[in-house]
Amino acid sequence: MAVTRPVPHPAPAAGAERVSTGPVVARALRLLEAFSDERPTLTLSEISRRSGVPLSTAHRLIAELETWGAVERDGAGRYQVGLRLWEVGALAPRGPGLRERALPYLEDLCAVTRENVQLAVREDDEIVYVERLAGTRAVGVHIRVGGRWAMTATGVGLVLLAHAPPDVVERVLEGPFPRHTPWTLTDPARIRETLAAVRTRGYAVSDRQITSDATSVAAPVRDAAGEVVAALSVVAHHGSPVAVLAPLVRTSAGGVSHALAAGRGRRPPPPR
Amino acid sequence: MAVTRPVPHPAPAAGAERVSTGPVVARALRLLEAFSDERPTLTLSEISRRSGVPLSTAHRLIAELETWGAVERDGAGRYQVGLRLWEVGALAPRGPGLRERALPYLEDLCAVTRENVQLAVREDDEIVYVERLAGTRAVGVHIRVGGRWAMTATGVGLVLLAHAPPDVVERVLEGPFPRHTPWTLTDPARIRETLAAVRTRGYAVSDRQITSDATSVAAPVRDAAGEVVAALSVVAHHGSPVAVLAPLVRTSAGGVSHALAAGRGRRPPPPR
DNA sequence: CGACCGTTTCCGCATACCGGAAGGCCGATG
DNA sequence: CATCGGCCTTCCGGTATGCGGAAACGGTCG
Repeated sequence: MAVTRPVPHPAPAAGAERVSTGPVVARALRLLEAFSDERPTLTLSEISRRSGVPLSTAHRLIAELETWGAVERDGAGRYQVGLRLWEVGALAPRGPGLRERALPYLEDLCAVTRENVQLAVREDDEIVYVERLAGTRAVGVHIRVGGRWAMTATGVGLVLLAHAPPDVVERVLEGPFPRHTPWTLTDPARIRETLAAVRTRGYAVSDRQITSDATSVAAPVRDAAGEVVAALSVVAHHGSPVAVLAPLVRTSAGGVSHALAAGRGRRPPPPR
Repeated sequence: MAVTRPVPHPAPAAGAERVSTGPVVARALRLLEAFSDERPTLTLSEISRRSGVPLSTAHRLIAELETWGAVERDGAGRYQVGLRLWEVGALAPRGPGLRERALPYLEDLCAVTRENVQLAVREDDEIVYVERLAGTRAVGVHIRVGGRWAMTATGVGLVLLAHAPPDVVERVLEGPFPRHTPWTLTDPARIRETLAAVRTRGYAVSDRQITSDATSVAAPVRDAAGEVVAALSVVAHHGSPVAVLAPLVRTSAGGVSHALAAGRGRRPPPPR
């Protein structure tokens, strides 16, 4: 309850001179970034502080966002992300679009294994969960749809990293590696070997990397061009038979891949 | 609102025109509006044409949106709504937030009735579907999560209209009423009576308004302050026992209302 | 090859953005 | 009752920043 979050992560003020204000649009988008899962509603002043945009400027920009419906006010006058923005966000092909096509396969996999099943994509140097289904016999996992995670810590992350462009791999292998258990991989050389293995075997195993009692098995999802665009995984109790799970996960991932390749004809005739 | 028809290329203008271009942010948001369910990916030129923003301007603004992640490009270089925008949209309290709290009750209602169940909110003079569950014995309904509908045509729409501010009611009762079947209501006076009945009975019945074989029964969802913030409905075959469905729908809506009232403690302590 | 269509860059002009300051409106505090 | 602090809103002179036609660039088709 009385959670005293000592400075969440405002990280605004450069502290010194504000020489260039930067493009307006970028600032408006920064205002939207002020909202988060823990703080879904904010006052104008809070938005201003969190985004580092002067109050009067934030006031003007927020008013424009509100006119369009990107933000709206609740009964108390506090601001929150607007329904309109959700509607537009629901058009993202890599989000709901991907989810919709993959869902039947995820459900089958979930029904067969009775474990948690998840679908994720890469965004910059992190992964974003697009969907998650809870299995009846599942381990407790605390991921949120729309949530982000480090690439090295999860099965889906390893798959996506194994097929990411070289510059992404290098950046990730430099950065710090979040450690959650005694078994967490933190040696770049070892990770590099793991990635190679993922590519040759066609699936990844992440054993006790986040919690000490869970193992995840993940496989790549490809688009019509053969590019890896997503990853799908099952999280099971540590000690579960990987030899059994891997083929199941790979088969499901293949099913999603085929669904993506097949569903391309939805586009109306050319421009006009 | 100043709609200044930009006129694509010809601009021989005498030079005396003081055409207001309008705020930048508004224009950037208009670019996002160019995307739709039928056209989830667009070229820059298409975006420019659809939004009425000159090409070079659209180019500059889209570049800013892309930098932030509001839009992204697929393999062919076409633009699409970005994952980042989806992430932020997922924070909308009236969208996913409401959905999450309501889901258990919707599932129960769906399991008991085996019919389609839906949850919707009002946005301006229309309703937006926030969630939809398919029942095993259900009539075919063609609504999409995130989709919009007229308020007069659906059960949820009648409920939300019955509890909407007067100015909304007046606007809606003026406007044209989309007619889908011979039974569609189009007389303002009749609709006004219907709305009064909805308020006194606590539920709405929309009989064969969209398709000739379906009847929907809807009830209001209220927040902690007692305000109607959403509506919940069941769509059944025409002729189904309303007397049986209505109490079920009202009970479920009441459950969601209580869940909303109870779940208010999630807010961290005030600002600081 | 040339016509067509889409994308990208350039640059001078003035529009519309900027943000400190001041005023108003609570609610809490002494 | 007076005072204070926090938040929201409005105002306005100065100029950063957005504007968009034009032209160069690159691909595809007939």
